[in-house]
Amino acid sequence: MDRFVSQFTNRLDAKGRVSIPASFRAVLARDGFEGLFVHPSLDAPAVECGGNALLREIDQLLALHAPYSEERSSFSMALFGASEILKIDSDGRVVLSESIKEFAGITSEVSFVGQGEKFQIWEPGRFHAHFEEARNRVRDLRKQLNSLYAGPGGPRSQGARE
Amino acid sequence: MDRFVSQFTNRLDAKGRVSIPASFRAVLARDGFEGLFVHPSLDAPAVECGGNALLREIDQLLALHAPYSEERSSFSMALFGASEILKIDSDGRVVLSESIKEFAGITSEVSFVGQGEKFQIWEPGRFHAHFEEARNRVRDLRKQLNSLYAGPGGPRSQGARE
DNA sequence: TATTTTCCCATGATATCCCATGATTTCCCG
DNA sequence: CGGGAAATCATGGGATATCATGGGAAAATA
Repeated sequence: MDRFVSQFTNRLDAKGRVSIPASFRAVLARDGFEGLFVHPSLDAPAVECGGNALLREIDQLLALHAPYSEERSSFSMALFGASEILKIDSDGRVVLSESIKEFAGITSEVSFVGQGEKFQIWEPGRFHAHFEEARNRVRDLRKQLNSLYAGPGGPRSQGARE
Repeated sequence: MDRFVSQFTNRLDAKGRVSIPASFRAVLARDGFEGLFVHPSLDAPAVECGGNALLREIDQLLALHAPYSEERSSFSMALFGASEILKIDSDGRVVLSESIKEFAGITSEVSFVGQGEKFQIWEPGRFHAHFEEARNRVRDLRKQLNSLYAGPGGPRSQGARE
């Protein structure tokens, strides 16, 4: 498999180390990146993690803006300046920096959440809250979709709209 | 890794020396440039630092303007004229010149900020302010981008509604 | 000669390496 | 199908290496 899927929660040890889930390590190994590339999420108290695939994503985001433009340097500052490359030790563990832990509110446990090309790390409590919220949102969106859809015969005239 | 990433703050010692973060030194070593090429930023109270990769970037910027044009010589003057090559001692430290320290407002501590191809040095207080601003800006820009995107079918006309 | 610059070594704190352990899980062979 | 051996995995801890920083002395500069 070459995607990050599922979620795991591991403990931080006394030295601040935490094991990356084995299945995630397998994806990283295939990706070929040395270490773990991480940066704080722009829209949640979580940290985005990955390898070359994530780096490519950032490059694409940067490429949207002209070189030397103010937007470009803002992105560069906010993304590269806030990123880190964590070393993965021989047992598959990383040490989370203080700034990462503070940003995500992590103290003793870490949740790893697969996101396909990348994964996120969360403080477990915050993650569960966020997860429930996402679930509810999806439910609502599906309801809206269903009410728009009217089957193979094409949209029905009447109740199709809100 | 061959990019400057993350941020570090180190102290100037009594002799005006400051350690370049080890991970940045590793990138510089790979780049192959002897010493550290620096020049004041064109739009912030910061100093741009790097090696051959940074020089290449400057060449590209100059190439945007016609040879012997006034703009070109202005850029060339502003960039190369104000640039320096700092020596890196055997412990990975540099001595910042007076003009650099004055330009950036540096007194006792220096923040090193990764920007991919290059890195910047800042007075820590100024940097934090600038960083927060960049982050907010990026958040706003991203919101604008997201509202333009409407899925594989292309942008929806108008009433896409919340 | 006086002052600054460069080289080299010392040190404490932190990060990294390497091995151990117990709990599952997977595998294999009867 | 079933049960025991082997492999995998998260976690823990001691030993070692790396890093930022400080300072002395040689070398260069004025």
